[in-house]
Formats: sequence, structure tokens, C-alpha cells
Amino acid sequence: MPELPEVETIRRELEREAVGKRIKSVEVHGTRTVRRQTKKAFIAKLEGTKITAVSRRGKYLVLKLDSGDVLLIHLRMSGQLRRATPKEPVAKHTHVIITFTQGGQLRFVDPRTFGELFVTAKDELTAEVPELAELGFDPVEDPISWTTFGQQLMSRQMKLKAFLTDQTIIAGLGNIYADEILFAAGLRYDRQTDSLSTQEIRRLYRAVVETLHEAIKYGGSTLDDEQYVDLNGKPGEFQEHHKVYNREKLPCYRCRRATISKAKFGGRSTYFCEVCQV
DNA sequence: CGATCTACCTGATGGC
DNA sequence: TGCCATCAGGTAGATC
Repeated sequence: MPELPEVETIRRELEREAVGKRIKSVEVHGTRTVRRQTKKAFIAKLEGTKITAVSRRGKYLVLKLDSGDVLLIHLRMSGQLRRATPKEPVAKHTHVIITFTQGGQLRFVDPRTFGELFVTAKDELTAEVPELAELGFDPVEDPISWTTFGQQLMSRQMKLKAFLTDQTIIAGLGNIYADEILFAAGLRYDRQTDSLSTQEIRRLYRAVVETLHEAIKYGGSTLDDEQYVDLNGKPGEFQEHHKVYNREKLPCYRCRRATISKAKFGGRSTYFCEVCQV
């Protein structure tokens, strides 16, 4: 489900909703959501702490705690964070419930159970969270220059879509936004990274940054299955602005001649215009 | 080392 | 109706 714009939308809401609140109690159901530490340890590290800040690295939410630890949340394919009150019925697939001393709750709901929550400490020497060390730059939080971006492209031999979705190079892009970015840049998903001209590099980098900012403005993308919703259960609106994703056989908005093609790349669907992307 | 595949799950959808 | 195959926003880990 969620890529950078959806996670950023949730981050902004959490900043208003969770920062300054103290965790009174934590419930964990099932064995898959909290899996790299015991439930007991996870709960013990959370209860009694106050959330002091919410940041994001790529698709990870980073909740800073006044204990010095951080709560990391990754939604993977179907994870949702939902605001609730204790009286509200607990939805199916609710795996974690955090209750604040003020009375509100934050619930983690995840049908496919790929999502994950864990509490970890920052490295004392680097002040970094070791789990995030492998991530590449975040194009919204931590943009780089287009020339540095170009050096990264030129130093590899891979296809553009693989480059864009490699979290160790760029953190936060997934299947939807990679396709939208490549369309905005007029580049095919299977172009080799080291084949781009200077102008194409600039266009691609600009498309990365602009597409993400635009998507954040619209609260991210929600597909037909409504798997992505924000803290209040509200879907995003950027899907209405998709130019290629999920538009197979529909006319291309740019050239108006071709229809959008669908191909398989890396085991997943890729949407593009044969005419506008070269 | 890099590229490619498979597995991890539930649920929606479509063909027969 | 039901049964089966396919597909879905992601990524770790095995394999080549």
C-alpha cells in the first residue's frame, strides 16, 4: 500500500495527534506484527513513555520517545494506523493497540500482516537508528543535488525502475510513484541508468521531487481496494491525478494518440506510454 | 558483488 | 454457488 506520500500524510497527522501524549498501555495480538523482539519487551519499552516527535525515513515512521528509544513502524502492503477511542469496536486484523493517558488510542490494523512495529535505541556514537542505516536519501526530507543524483545514476548499470525503487539508493518510492515519475520524466522503465543525457537526468530528478510533493498535497493515493486510508479512515485523492498507474488501455493524457500499456517488470505491473516515454 | 526469484499473508475479483 | 487462479501499495532472504 503505502509509499512515501502516504507515509508522509500519516506522519503529519501523527505530529498533531500523538506528539506530547504519554502511552498508558499497549496491547499486542498475534505473533507477526511484533516479531523482532518479544511482545513483553516491546510493551515494556513503550508503556510510560511520551512521544516527543514523529519523523520519517523513506517508508518508515520514526516515533521518538522520551526514554531515548524510538518506535519504528513500517506499514508494508496493508498496514494502517487508525485513531480510535477505547469504546469503538476493534476491527478485524487489529494487531496493536496503544492507549494514551489522555484516553485516545492509536491502532495498527494489517490484514496481510507484513507490517511491523518495533522499539529500538539510537546508536550512541552516530545518533542514527541502525535499522535505517542502509536507506538511501529521502527525496522530500533530504533532497540531493541533481548532479549528485546523476552521479548515482551513472555509477550503476540497471534499469531505471529498479533504480528508483531500490530503497538503498532512494528511500520511499514504490510501484505507483516510480511509474508516475517515469511518465512525468518521459522515460521508459527499462532504460539503462547510464544511458541518460544530462537533460534527461535533470528531468528525472525534477520528476521525482515534484511528483512526490504533488502526491503529498493530495494526501497520497488510495486504490479501489481502499487499503490506504489516513488516521481518520479518509482515503487519499492523488489517484485521481495518476497519469499512468492503473490506466491500462486508457488514452494517454499527454499525446492523446497512444493508450497506456501494461508490462511486467520485476514481477510487478508497470504502466507507461509507448509514445511519450523513450 | 548484483540481479532475479520466492516467500510471507489476506482478500477481492474474474473465469469456468 | 463454489472452486481455482491471479493480483495487490513491500521487502528479506535464498539462489544463481
